[in-house]
Amino acid sequence: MSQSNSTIIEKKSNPLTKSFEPQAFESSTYQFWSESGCFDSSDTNAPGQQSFCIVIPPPNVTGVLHMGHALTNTIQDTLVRWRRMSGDNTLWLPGTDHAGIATQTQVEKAIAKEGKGPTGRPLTRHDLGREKFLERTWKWKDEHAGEITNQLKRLGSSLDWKRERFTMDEGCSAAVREVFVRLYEEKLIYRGERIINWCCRCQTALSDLEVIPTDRKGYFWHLRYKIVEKDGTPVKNPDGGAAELVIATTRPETLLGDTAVAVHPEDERYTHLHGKYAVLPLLGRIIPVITDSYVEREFGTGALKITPAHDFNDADLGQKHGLPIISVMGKDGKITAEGGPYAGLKFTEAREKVLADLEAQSLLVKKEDHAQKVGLCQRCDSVAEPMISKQWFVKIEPLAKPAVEAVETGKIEFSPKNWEKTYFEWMRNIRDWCISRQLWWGHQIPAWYCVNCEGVTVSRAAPEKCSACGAGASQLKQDEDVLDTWFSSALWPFATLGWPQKTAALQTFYPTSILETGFDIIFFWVARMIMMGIHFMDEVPFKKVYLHAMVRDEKGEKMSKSKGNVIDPLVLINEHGADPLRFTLTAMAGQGRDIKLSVDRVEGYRAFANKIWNATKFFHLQFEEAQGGPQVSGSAVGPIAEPEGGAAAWLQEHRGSLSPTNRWILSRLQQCTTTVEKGFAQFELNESANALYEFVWREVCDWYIEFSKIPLRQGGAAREQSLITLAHVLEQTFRLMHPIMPFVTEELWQSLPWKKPANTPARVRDGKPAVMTLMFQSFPKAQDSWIDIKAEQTVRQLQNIVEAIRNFRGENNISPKVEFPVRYTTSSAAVPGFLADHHAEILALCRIQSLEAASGTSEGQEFQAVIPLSEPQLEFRISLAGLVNVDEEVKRVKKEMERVAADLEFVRAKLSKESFTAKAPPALVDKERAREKELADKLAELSAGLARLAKLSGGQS
RNA sequence: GCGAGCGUAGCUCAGCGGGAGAGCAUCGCCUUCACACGGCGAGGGUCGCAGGUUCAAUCCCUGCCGCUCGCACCA
Repeated sequence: MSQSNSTIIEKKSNPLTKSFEPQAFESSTYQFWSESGCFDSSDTNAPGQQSFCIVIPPPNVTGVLHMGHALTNTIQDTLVRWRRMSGDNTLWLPGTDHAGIATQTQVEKAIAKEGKGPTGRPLTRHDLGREKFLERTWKWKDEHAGEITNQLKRLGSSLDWKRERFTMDEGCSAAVREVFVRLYEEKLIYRGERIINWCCRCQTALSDLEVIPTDRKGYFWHLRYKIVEKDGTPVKNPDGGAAELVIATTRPETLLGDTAVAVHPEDERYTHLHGKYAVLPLLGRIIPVITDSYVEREFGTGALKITPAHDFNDADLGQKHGLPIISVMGKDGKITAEGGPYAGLKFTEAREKVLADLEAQSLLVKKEDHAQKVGLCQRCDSVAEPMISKQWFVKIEPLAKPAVEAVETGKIEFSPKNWEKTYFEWMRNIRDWCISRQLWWGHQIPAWYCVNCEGVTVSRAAPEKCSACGAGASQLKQDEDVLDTWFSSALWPFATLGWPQKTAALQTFYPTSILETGFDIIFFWVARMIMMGIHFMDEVPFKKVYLHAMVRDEKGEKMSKSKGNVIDPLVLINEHGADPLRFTLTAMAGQGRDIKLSVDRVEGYRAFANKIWNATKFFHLQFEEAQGGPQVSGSAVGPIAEPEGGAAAWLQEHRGSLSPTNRWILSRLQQCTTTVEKGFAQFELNESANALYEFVWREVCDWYIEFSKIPLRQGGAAREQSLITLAHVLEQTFRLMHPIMPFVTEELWQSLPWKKPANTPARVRDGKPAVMTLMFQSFPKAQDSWIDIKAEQTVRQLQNIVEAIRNFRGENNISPKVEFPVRYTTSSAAVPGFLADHHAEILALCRIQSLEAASGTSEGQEFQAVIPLSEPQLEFRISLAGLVNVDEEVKRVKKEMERVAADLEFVRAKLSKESFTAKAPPALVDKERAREKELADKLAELSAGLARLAKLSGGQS
């Protein structure tokens, strides 16, 4: 469906408000972009075009936007907008994650509030049943999914919404089943009974990563074990006493499941116990004393109890020594039948009772304080218990190896690079990945068990018969468990592009260009995407991994709801606009440091948005006046015609006659362009942001616009060239700033005259209409030919002059309204000409009455104040009469002299060292010598001035 | 314990081999025809501590102290 090329999609534009009011235009601007197809990517590149693709780290579908989202999406949007303007076929792919436990928990809470179950307890998902519960959860998802996506839109994210995905949509689900079946067939997925982490509250298995080791205050209980022979005969110590072993433990209740005690083989204290047995307190079980160098002799008593069913390290030791495994703690949080008299007790109750019984039998030696780590469930903060359970696992080593190589060989690069070390560390010591979860919300495991033969059938779709015994479908029951949410996330870069189908999008956009995310999910997500991507696509999923910092509150603490220190990005957007927030995050996104976000900073950048807003308004006032609107300065010449071929071409053509200040700002624009582009390309967005801030505020607004007021008032050709220069500079600046501040730049750009519609290469090829938008304007390229050293030097000198006079005024508290005459002397032949050329600029910016060469010595008496300058080389003279208190001026001169004298002393000290003059680069030595002379001259001039003042002061008093 | 990062102005941060900068906050002058979300000026820092390399160190190296984050088998 192609439309005529002559059609242009335009935005309805409004006159600029008095000041920057983001609420007035942000949402309508987003809507315009969206409706005009500005976010669309094409399945295929236009000839010569490159693709650029980022897949969004999918936020939880029922989540709300927090500062971390705001940061990652601002960074991604900035990169994406930059590449789009640079001509790439750009896809930023949106989507959300079903977030198994998190979402299920939310729905369960909602149900619990709704009513009571048959037993009078709050309703649980079991009261509803799986089918009804999933129905509820889908409904919940449909109701809440819009929130996070709308919030992403509020941020300005240029996501291609037409390609939005969800980890549980049909395509992703098909990809999940495909991957599961293939890995199963390759024997990289297996089902086994192993020790896993179990959350008794969530009632599900967890992966290692989902368990957070947390410091807890605990105790060390020292327990006495009697030592016997295998047949139960007591063993005596060499000294004749009954042999025993004291073991320190933090978890006495687990002794119910002990199947050995261990000592270090070379621990001389315990040599006599080798090959003996211990009597398990309370239960009386006879268990072996084993030796293993794993035991730390210095820690505790140097003896260790082994509970293979409830401790990961004990499980390893148990396997190594062939120990039996006794599960005494159940998934329901209670002691199992194996626990004998303690069966049915909750773990905490069991501990109390075990301790009481030990105490009663005098088997408890002592109790001491001990800081320990307890594994807590990442989602619910309750204790996660290691236990033996039958679960599905991914055999990870064969997948990890190529994933490590991809980073080693540089096929994937991390930035900052030091994260590679973290990645390697984890990947080289990786354990098999437990992927089954005892939840309902998620991808149900595509495995069916045969009632008949207990065989397992793994299949992409519901099987018709048992793969083992051939029994019919009615004999097959699907595994009730679902997969770890991260299992589907691992497929995100290719599943979202249509895999396992061989789609054009997959061809065009895989591997994706950049992955941008937080370092906290390197293991959860990044590593797993790399493994799955390489395995199924034969190609890495992305070439670069950019890891941003953590956003914290202004005190450096992690933002969390419970601490109440959360800064809500939506509140900031409502109050100050998306652009100031984006600019703040970008400016602070330097690498290697946490981002401590302060609202002050956002307000500061809001002022920045307002600044460029008003600079644009200034342009309009001047431009409209030139077009014959209301005359402010009263020097109307004909209207400014639209420059043929655009402002850039016009400037190129009139280059020879451009004023120094116009040449200067065009030169500075190139420097700024270079820095901004470099920052984007090297993932140093803060460099880009800072360069823009400096350029716009310090150079364009503080100096250029002030200079330009003179030719603008002058009218005629001078006005024309300044207006065209200003229009060009603003227009180019909007382009440079647009990736970071999309809304305000679009709004201001729309207001400019002479704008042209633009299109992307793929849209041109597809015959789609051009759009009048900044989004499609080409990103500026720095042009060295516009760099003008001479103009930069000229302006530098003007700035020195203006600053010197302003300093005199400020230090003496002279009101800006008071204009005074200034004289100068110079020994340079060039200076009088320079001052004459820039007479108007100096008078205007210094707000002085006149600037003339001092004539003869009589004026030397009258114009007592002295302001020496070295670049340009001159000395200003100002009469103090009626202007300044002489004593105040004496103070100022003395202060200045002190400063100069200190500098001079330092330079002389440096030059007096032969080591310096001999070994430092000659150019530097010359520079210091020149500086010495400069400072000495300056000091002499100040000194002469002070002498004149002293005479005056003496005469007055 | 191992690994990584950070310690620069009151606060938040840049700089990272030739005598330290910004924003906010503070003080003074100013409603000057783009902007008081503004302009001009000022004050404020032995750049965590101690050594070393260098003609020269906030910047490079080593050690220590402090904060943060990963990883780890200290029961």
